[in-house]
Amino acid sequence: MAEVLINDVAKLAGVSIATVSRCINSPHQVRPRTREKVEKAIAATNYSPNTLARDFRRGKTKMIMVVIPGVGDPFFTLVMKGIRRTASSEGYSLLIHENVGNNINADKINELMVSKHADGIILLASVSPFGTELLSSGNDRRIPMVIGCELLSPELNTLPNIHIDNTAAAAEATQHLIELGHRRIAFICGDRDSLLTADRQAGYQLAMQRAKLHMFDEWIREGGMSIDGARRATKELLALPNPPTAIFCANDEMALGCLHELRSLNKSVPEDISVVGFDNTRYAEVSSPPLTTIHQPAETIGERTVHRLIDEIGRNASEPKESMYETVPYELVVRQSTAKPRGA
Amino acid sequence: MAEVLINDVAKLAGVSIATVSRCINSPHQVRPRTREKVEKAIAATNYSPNTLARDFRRGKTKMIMVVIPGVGDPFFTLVMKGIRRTASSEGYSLLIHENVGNNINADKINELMVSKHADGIILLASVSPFGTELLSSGNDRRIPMVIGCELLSPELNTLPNIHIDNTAAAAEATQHLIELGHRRIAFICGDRDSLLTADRQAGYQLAMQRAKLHMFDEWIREGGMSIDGARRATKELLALPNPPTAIFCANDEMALGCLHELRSLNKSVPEDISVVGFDNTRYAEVSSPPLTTIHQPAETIGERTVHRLIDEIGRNASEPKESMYETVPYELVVRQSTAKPRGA
DNA sequence: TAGTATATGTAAAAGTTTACAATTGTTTTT
DNA sequence: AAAAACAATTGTAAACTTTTACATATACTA
Repeated sequence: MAEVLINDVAKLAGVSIATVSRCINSPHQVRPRTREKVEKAIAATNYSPNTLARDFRRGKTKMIMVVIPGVGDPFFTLVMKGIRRTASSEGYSLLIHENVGNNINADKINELMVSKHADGIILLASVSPFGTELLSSGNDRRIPMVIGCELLSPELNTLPNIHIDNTAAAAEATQHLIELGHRRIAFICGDRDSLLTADRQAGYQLAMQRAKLHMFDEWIREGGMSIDGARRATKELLALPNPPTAIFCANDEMALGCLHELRSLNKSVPEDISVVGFDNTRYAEVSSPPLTTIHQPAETIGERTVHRLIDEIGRNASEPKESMYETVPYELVVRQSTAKPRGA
Repeated sequence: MAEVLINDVAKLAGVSIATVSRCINSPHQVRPRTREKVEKAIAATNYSPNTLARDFRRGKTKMIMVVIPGVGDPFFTLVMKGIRRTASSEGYSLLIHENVGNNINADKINELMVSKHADGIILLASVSPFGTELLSSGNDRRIPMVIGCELLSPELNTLPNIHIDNTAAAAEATQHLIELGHRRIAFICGDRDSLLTADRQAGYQLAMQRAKLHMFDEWIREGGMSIDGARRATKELLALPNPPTAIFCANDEMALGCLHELRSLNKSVPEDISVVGFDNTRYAEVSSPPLTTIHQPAETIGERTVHRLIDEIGRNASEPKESMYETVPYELVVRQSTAKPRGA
């Protein structure tokens, strides 16, 4: 049986295609008696509108594309939860695009052009200033876009974003270790060129400087935001002649890897070494020991990005933009992975 | 500046829109000299085709929709990795739809009708027979579909699927515990109506029966595939007058929750209680203790589902289907969460 | 019955691809 | 070297399916 079109329904119901269309899209406009006929015909033919044609005609898809670095990351999973809930209640579907590389750049743009299928884009992935420029300004066709979790340098950033103050949060986490009496504190960052963790690194350095603690270059190591990367980094840190007594990881995922590596090295946490994570994912609580970490209101961030994006979609290109930056609160959560250093 | 259309490019380049279209879609068909002119015009106008119009016209979107239960689940994340890699190399984009409820049913169908935007669907989510019927046969418009990880009862299942033998795997895991000397073995299942874990439960029961071990009803508890659900289930199991000496969880996620709850209850694993998971996600290795679990070739499953789906998309409705079921191998991975029971 | 409000129909429009026709360029034949 | 035959390139116009502005027809009110 061939594809059933609106035409077939119209014929069967003995009305025009316009009426069928109205029955589907604004039923109140059509007389109950007619509506019934049409609905019967729709049921009989098992018709459902071609959404591709509909969206093409309307110029809207009611879809939001989310660009995310690693669908598996438990933190972004939480953000996604907020995004999904909000999008759904606002009548939007989600198109998820995993950005495997580190940056959105010119090469990715074609890929993203799938976005004609989307009314707007939420970028949770790490964004290069280069890419942003191209995406936002250069293009004649304004693609509504919002950045989540990350703050670009203001002079480059023309996009709204929702985020915590990563620098302040990282400083607070570091400060927590300092207050416990730690002096030799290491930092495991994400990728070197990731803006997301650069801010956290800045916070680490800020706290260290404020406390007048010396930082050795080899205390800052790259963990690539992954369990395995962090294990490698931890092994290297522990191999130093004078290893740190505390390790601050730029996310929980890496803290988990750190914890595991320390266990393999027969170090106990927090007795021998303290570990701090970042994000407060659900694994932070069930790890052993449970992780001291920075809690981000992930779901809220997700929710806000969607609302902000919907504003952006509705906004006429000529209207003024609302305030660009929205900061949400974070919180240091102290659990059992941190304690005073030995002999302090 | 208004949206730039193919027309604008054509005018600027002094050719017809057909030529511009060909430059983009089959460049070899157009004379190099002309092509250059057109490419210059495209660059000058910053034109990019409206994919919505294109896909509508073509009747193909080169998108695959993946229905997944919980984007955060580490196992499905691995499957997604295989899906993404394969889809990408075959020129497909991914549309991810999280199916929060437990089953795809009639109500979800409208939601899924977004699928006109997709050339086919991969179902990793738990599927109700009811939903399947509606999706596959009743509809005049055949939607290419493949099921991953799950096997429906054959008489209802008209869809191809890729999966391990869940029953045999679960039996092997249970058998492992039995061989260690355990007699009182509990099972934490997913949702009661989940087909995915029903097979695993059958395997557990099979192994117990083969060993002539008695199973008490209260040894089978619902953990909802989540960390928290498993913690609750574990607490209940340990509160029994004669608690089990081993717990088999239907996935690693629940095993993690189980492990954590046992720690809170001051039980050591594996000395006091053995724990087995299922899936072999990356957290299985770094948990403490590392988990004995069933390894599923998750990426391979993802890869195969995509290939199978692409076959299905290309297949003419009249052509005969290829074999429906594809079974991939699993493997029991023994780590440190299982040991002989005390005094055995 | 006229006047108004409501319901329906007609036809254009959305932006691209592509079958087919027309043109240009190239080779072969005389 | 010119004509004929053929191949390669380009253009014209239809098609894809729906929504919706506008026009027309019907039902309702005074």
